[in-house]
Amino acid sequence: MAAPPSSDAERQRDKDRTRADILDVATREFADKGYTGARVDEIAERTSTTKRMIYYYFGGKEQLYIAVLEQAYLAIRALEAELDVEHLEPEDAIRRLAELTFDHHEAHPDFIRLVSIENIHRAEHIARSEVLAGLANPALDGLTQILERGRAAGRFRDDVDPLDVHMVISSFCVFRLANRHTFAAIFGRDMLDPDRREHYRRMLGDMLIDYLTRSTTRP
Amino acid sequence: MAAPPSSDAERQRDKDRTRADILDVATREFADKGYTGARVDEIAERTSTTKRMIYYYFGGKEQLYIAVLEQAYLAIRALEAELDVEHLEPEDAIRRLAELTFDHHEAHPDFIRLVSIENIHRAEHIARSEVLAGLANPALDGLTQILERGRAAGRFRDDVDPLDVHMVISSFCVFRLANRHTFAAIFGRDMLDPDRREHYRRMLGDMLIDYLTRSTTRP
DNA sequence: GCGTTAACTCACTAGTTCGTACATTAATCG
DNA sequence: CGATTAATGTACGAACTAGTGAGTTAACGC
Repeated sequence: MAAPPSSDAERQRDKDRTRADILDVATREFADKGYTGARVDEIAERTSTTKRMIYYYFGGKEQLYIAVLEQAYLAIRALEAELDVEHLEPEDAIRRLAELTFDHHEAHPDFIRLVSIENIHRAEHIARSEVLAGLANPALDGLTQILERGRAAGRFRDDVDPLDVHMVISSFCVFRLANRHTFAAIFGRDMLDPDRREHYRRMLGDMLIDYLTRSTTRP
Repeated sequence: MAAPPSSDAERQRDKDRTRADILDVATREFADKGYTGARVDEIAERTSTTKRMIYYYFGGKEQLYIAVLEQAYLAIRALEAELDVEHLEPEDAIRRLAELTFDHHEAHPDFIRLVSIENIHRAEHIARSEVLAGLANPALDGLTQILERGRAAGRFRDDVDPLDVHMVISSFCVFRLANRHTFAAIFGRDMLDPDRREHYRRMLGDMLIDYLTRSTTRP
């Protein structure tokens, strides 16, 4: 039987598949153990290829880690770009945006872990990545528009910065995942308990609306 | 000249001083590099004693790390215990409590880093520590009282859980420190910029008050 | 003074861990 | 088909890293 012509799924040698395989395993390993804790040999072992290929395709542990970060951030940004809240009232749009972040972080714990890990390393790898340094956030544009609409309609206060609102949403959603272990160990409460999920999800939206709709002047 | 009687600062051999020295250096090293990234040899070198003493006093790298965590948490809790807001109106008491956490986290970045690191390790070391597992939080008791007073006076909504409020305060204050590097790398904003400090500090209090004083019923 | 012990020093090792030299095999192309 | 190159596998090594064996010295009670 002759070897099938290229563009075949059964080729024994496949650049893209090997690369993707390594990247996939590495993402789990780095998210699980951290950059320093992750072992190149262990990544290689869980791959269907060998350690030599990691160095062949990525160059080294650090470049592999940067590639993992890039892939993770780009995937997240692609999802955020799908946000469509132009047809919603400002209040509902804010809630929708917050809930998207809430759901999103909950669905991607590995990403949150990678971000925590990268912060421990003072974002030095992000700084070293041409792809990531200064990568724009599409969700932030949507947020800016929502706040503008709400303000124009006289329903939102006029002294809020979109990035500050984004920070509040992120802090709530990130903390819930990133600090769940110490929080549970100290307070005995699992912030990811499904029974409390709706409560938190609604609470975040309530807080944002309460803050945004409160008049600027304050006793 | 006879050797001075004990309880002397110039003794060549001093159990407590050596232990404290190791713990101090280890705290910085673990906070800086993470548990896996920290090197026992490097800790030893920055100490005025030798590596052998680390094993003599603490038993190993992991026990040393746990001792570091215990000391860090106990110091924090001691500070929190000084909180005195009983003489304040509920609104002011909430703001005071939030600002205490805000200031506190900002003043102890190493502690925040240790908490992040411990979460990456899924709080396994806290769980292994008899001192830390289930350590009560005095600030939480204060918070409970404040909320009760505010509710009794008809000024706070009656459906809030103290631990949820604590979570919101923590998430805001922790995020500002723990995620400052990726946040700055992606958005170009330093959340620790002194020029924005007062803004964030006030914003947190505003958000809490807006949420707590909003009536439960909602359109 | 003197023996005992707690505190301390030094040199060493067993096991890891990242990375690479070198050999080999599959795909591709004239 | 034969040669060239891209992709892959094997084996190894240099440097690091947590931990220890065994001896040494200061402090302290008597």
